[in-house]
Amino acid sequence: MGISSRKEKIIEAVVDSYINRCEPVSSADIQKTYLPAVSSATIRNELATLEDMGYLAQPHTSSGRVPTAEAYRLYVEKLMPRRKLSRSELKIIKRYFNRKITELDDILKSTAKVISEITNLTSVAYVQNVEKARIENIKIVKITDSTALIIIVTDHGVIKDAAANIAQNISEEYFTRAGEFVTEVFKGCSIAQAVHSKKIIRDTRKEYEQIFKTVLKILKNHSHEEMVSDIVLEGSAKILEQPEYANLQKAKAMLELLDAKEDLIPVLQNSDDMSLNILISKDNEIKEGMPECAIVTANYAVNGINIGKAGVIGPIRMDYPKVVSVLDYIGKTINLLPEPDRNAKMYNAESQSVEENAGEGEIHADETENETQ
Amino acid sequence: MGISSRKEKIIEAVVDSYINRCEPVSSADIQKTYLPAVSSATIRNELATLEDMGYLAQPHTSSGRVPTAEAYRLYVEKLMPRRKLSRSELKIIKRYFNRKITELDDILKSTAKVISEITNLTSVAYVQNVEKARIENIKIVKITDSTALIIIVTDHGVIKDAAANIAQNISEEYFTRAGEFVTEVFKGCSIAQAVHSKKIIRDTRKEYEQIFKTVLKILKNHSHEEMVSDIVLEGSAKILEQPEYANLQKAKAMLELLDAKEDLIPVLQNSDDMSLNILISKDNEIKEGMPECAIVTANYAVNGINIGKAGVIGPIRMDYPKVVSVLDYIGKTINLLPEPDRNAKMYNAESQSVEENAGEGEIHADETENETQ
DNA sequence: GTTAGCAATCTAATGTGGCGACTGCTAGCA
DNA sequence: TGCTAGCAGTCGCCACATTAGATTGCTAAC
Repeated sequence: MGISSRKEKIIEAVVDSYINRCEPVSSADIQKTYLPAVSSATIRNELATLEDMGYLAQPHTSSGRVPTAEAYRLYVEKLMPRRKLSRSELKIIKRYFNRKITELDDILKSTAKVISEITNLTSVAYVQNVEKARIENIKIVKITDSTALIIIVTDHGVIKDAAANIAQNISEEYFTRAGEFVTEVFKGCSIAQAVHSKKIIRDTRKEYEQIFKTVLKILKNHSHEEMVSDIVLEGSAKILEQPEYANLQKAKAMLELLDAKEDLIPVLQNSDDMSLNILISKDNEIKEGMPECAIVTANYAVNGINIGKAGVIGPIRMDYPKVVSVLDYIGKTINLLPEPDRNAKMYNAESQSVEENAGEGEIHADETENETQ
Repeated sequence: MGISSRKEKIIEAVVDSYINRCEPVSSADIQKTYLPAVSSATIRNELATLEDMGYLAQPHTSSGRVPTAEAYRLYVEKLMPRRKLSRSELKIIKRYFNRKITELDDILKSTAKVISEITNLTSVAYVQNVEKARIENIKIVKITDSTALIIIVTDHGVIKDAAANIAQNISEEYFTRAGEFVTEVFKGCSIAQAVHSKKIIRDTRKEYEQIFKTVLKILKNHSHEEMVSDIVLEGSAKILEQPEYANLQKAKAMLELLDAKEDLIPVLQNSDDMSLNILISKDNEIKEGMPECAIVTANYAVNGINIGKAGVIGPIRMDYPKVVSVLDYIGKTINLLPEPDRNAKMYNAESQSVEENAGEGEIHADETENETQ
């Protein structure tokens, strides 16, 4: 059944009003603000029809209408106005991204923070899985008498590394050769392939078997959703500002969802690869025990290379036009950032040329740390 | 003014009862459960005195007494009974720590999780700052044409590393020599010292100046509280289970505190170096805007080496005997764990001997990853 | 110093009435 | 056929009063 233009206008009016005021919308409200040309009685008739059609609901007989999830879906797909960011909002975004950002990790956090600040919602950001990265080079370096570092370089510019205890008295050359050997074995494989290929070591190379297994183990651990720590939430407390979570029960359900942030990863990954993704979910629809909520995410890229997703999570009644415009604008901002040293993600390292005769340019370097026994 | 033994018993009774039921305690309650030998009228007299002394308070005239922070302090210092863990609690702890734990990071998370699960409170765990670690060795490895990895080994077994972009056409030997040079400069310094020493490069070594600066920058970033990511919270949602945060205002204040978890680090660090630390704080006492709460932490060590702190954060009315016994037991458990590869903290790497002719023993290795351009 | 008894105090729960906000319906109009 | 004005009916919400129950402080006696 088609929806007349006036019905659409009314749905838009109900959603818009409800988003802003979080109160059931009456026919008089709609007439006053959105449709002065027709009478409230006419609107009442339309409202009754739209309720039958499943777009609206009534908390009780003598109250106004509230939108159903269906209405929100129609709204975001078709009716929603495109909104420009205000000066102050642009200012906030600039404040976050104008300072020197050189680490992916930093982008992740800044993005989450700024989204949360502007939208006043809980935000989520995470770094894309790198299973598909192809291995280019593996180096093994002896760093103490009893420890070696394994460095795996991939075409995503990804380095995976692990320190492993070693027996004493192994020469540096042994590790150099071992590195060349495993490089030879894995070169060109994606991480996923490497893990599943069940490569076998020829007898002649048995001496590297332990190293080989160790490297494989590293890759395996990385090919999973091991990367829990790479999802960042900001502003969990803001959930409580939303009237729908004034009820402690619901607030708790929501906070528990946020607490188990790892569990959000599959949900986020499920979303299409479109630049923008809006998920509106009723109770338990996505996952058992998952409260009614909406998740809006966008894919982010730097210089065209996809680095991850970021967005907001909140009540279904959220200011979609604002959220979408914020995510959109931030996406563009990020894409124009100077490309961060992608080592940064793990090493927290910063791009920096180390040249033999470099000028007085700034030197930035960050790092992760690592304790070894 | 001394406190009679009966007064102490009454304080203990009030705190104990209030901890369990979160309701003002009446004289009759105390008589029934804790002091059947004396009448409620006598207890009422004592209660009035204790209120004058500042240990108890009355929400309103016709209600029972609640403990003040002072009463809690006396309770935890002197009155509190030592509690044994129940079977099921021990079981939970064992479940968490019996599986193969080899990463510091993993310990951190497991500890936080198990504490939160047993105490039903929000837990916090973080890894100790390593400013005092002494530098032993610095290695620089060229890993791609345009990237080098800087590895800093300290006596804490700490390795700090950073990837830095480099100019093309620099030989591997150059980096080896540069590594030897900076090792020579920094060897034996603590990280804090290295950062503040303002070492100067002699003209003859000018060629390493950029590398030198980069290393210094790495150390500097590490000497601060840069290590935000190393604090872990578990069970934030559990805050809402506590009746004192049934009030949305208070719940929000608390959640905002947890949201800004970096700000908790100084608070945790301020605590003494005693194995157990109980901090009971009234509104704004520690920090502006910080809600009334209690923080109980314990220092954790593996094989006698301090690795960090963990504990709970919650309302002042918390089950201290239980919390203390849990923290205590977990401390012992952790100390007996097979020593994890301390690289693990950053590399997520696992202890593993890589021997030329190793047996069929398990091989475990974990890693962090690192993207490079 | 302790206790029984009792009035006083205050909260929390329950009930009541009225107000106001909407709707749905009906009847009339273009 | 579609729109509108008018109005009765429904329901939530708020303020207020009332009641029941819990607990204390005080007094007087032991």
